[in-house]
Amino acid sequence: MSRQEANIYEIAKEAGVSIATVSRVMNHSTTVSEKNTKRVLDAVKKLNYVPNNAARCLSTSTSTSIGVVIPDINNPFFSQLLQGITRAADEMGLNIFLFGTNESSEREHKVLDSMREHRLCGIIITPVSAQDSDTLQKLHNFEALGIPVVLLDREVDSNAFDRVVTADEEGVFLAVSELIRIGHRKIAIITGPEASRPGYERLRGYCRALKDHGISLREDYIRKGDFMVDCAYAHTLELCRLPDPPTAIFASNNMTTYGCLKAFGELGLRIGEDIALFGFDDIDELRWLNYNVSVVSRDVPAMGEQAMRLLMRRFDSEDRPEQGTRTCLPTELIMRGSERVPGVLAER
Amino acid sequence: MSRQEANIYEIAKEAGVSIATVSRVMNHSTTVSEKNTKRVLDAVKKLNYVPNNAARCLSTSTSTSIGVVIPDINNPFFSQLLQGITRAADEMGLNIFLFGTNESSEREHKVLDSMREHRLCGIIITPVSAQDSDTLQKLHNFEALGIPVVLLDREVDSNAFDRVVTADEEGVFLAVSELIRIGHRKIAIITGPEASRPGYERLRGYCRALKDHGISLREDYIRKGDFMVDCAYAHTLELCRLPDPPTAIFASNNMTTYGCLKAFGELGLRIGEDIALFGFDDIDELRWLNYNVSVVSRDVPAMGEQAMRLLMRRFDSEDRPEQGTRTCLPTELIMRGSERVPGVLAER
DNA sequence: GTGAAAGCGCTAACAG
DNA sequence: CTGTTAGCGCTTTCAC
Repeated sequence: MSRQEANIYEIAKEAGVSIATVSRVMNHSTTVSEKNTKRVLDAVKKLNYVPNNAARCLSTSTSTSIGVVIPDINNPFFSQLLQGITRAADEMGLNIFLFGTNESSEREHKVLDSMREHRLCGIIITPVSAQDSDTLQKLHNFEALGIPVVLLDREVDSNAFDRVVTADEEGVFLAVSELIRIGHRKIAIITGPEASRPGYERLRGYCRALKDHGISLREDYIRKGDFMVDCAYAHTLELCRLPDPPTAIFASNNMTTYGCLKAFGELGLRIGEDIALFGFDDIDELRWLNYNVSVVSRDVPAMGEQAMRLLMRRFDSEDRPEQGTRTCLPTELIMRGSERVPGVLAER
Repeated sequence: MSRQEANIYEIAKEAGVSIATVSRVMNHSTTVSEKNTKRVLDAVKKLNYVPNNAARCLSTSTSTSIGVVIPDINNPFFSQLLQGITRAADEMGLNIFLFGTNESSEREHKVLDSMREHRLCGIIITPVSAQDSDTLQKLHNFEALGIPVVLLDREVDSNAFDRVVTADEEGVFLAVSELIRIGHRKIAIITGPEASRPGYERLRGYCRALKDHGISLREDYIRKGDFMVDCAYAHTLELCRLPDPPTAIFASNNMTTYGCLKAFGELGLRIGEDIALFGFDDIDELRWLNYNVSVVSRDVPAMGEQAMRLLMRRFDSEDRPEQGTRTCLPTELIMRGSERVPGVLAER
């Protein structure tokens, strides 16, 4: 077993050709005579040679690595995103540098800085906040250096970047409209951070649905959440203990849904019976447990794949007619019964 | 905004020093006069300079990237592992190349090959199978090239590698012993793949507990699972429909626990009431939903951190007195009530 | 179709 | 303390 990686010179020597020829067969570039091709290939196999990527990067000033920046690896939503990204990257022969920000802007800045030195060929990021001017500037800097950036799920205050999002507003609008259609009038929402697209867009869908149906917004029914379980749990308890409690709650993300369910469990409320629940993003685990929660759903891995595809498109074509492309993937309602409350329906 | 990354020559020119001096201040190596240090730093800031990592790697033939190979990014167990790894890597200033194998040996081989070209400084891998001679050979090859490998959670048929595992056998032994202590005699297990440490070690703990207490193993109570929900679900249904069904089921991993719960739900069985359930690996989601499942638990992020630490130790010290270190982290029983079945207790 | 040679951007002796 | 220089391993003209 070789104690040291072989380099192109050793292969050339072993094959009795020049390093240029070795390089050519490794890269399938110019045609090389059949005889020499075989000799090189044999030498490569014999010496177990693999080209040094760093050298190649340096020489060509290109890269095959993309940086992926994600706020919370443990949230299944981001795992699924990551899955889609890795799958697509894999097909394209690209490697992934993974960075976690843990929802901290400070970490995000550091990460973005450290990414600079890798001369990545592209960046996919779900930024912590839409209003972080520091992050914004760093991202612009990457673009200025010719490194394409794709925003995933969350956006920033700029149209300069390609991004892939989903029709959250529409999805929530349809969901809440459905709640109204079947009789709900007292519908609460536990929102996400207002500083991010998912947060405010979902809230907007909720507001539009109520307005469109002539239902006035009630301040006590709009609870500012943070997409975390604990906060959603606390809000749900408060909502249910209101003198005039809502008959339905819209949970703005997967963790919020868990928070609601936790509170319902403690209060002895059954979804689809005592109270209605509508979630955002489907949760496999709940189905296994026979919780029939209706949700606004979307193909999360597809979002990741689409982000990779967007990046890809920026590589080959130097003409970037549509830099700043906003790809919007659809959302879909999945009705499972949790939207119902027999009492409410009867009252209609 | 610079259309092109600045290099060390531009900095040297701007600062009026040689590239060596620039290199020195960038690396805090030799001391540089205060005056020149300032001039360099100013130039760096002015030109927004970040050293090219590829060039540095090539020049020093070192690397600051470690490869992480994981079978299923979507399984929360691996997300948590990844979280621990990224956190530790971050502290150490290392970057992570993420690779997913999707539990496919074929993919694993490809990934391992593609990793070669990156001249990584270390590898952390949860291999698909313990008996894959191809993977084994590739891993040996990395070690031979001086690239340390750490196995995480799963092992391979070799003691040549550092690895971090947990006391699964002991944990399961204690869990099943506890089941017996409180009155259970008919205890089933849904196992994992026999080809991996977690699979067979957990089974072994189960067998030992029964034997130690003079309870003979029943073939119909030992169900070969695959750590997936569907399979566990099917097994649970069959177990519960046995003429002489078990009073307790041990679920060998998180997904298996879900499979059991799914089946229980359909059969109308309540854990801790009609049937006992003991799981392996804690599941936050279940607690939120008020499922009190007793489990054999372990600190999963700590496993990832420990893997990084093991790698780290191999970097600095060329003396590797203990290559092949097997770090075994503890498991712990968390009792929540699902182990009980009033009827069984009464029968004692 | 093939080889010689000039970089890619950086580090690390080696002189001074 | 500082500058010069020789690589690190590869790609890529440019001649032949």
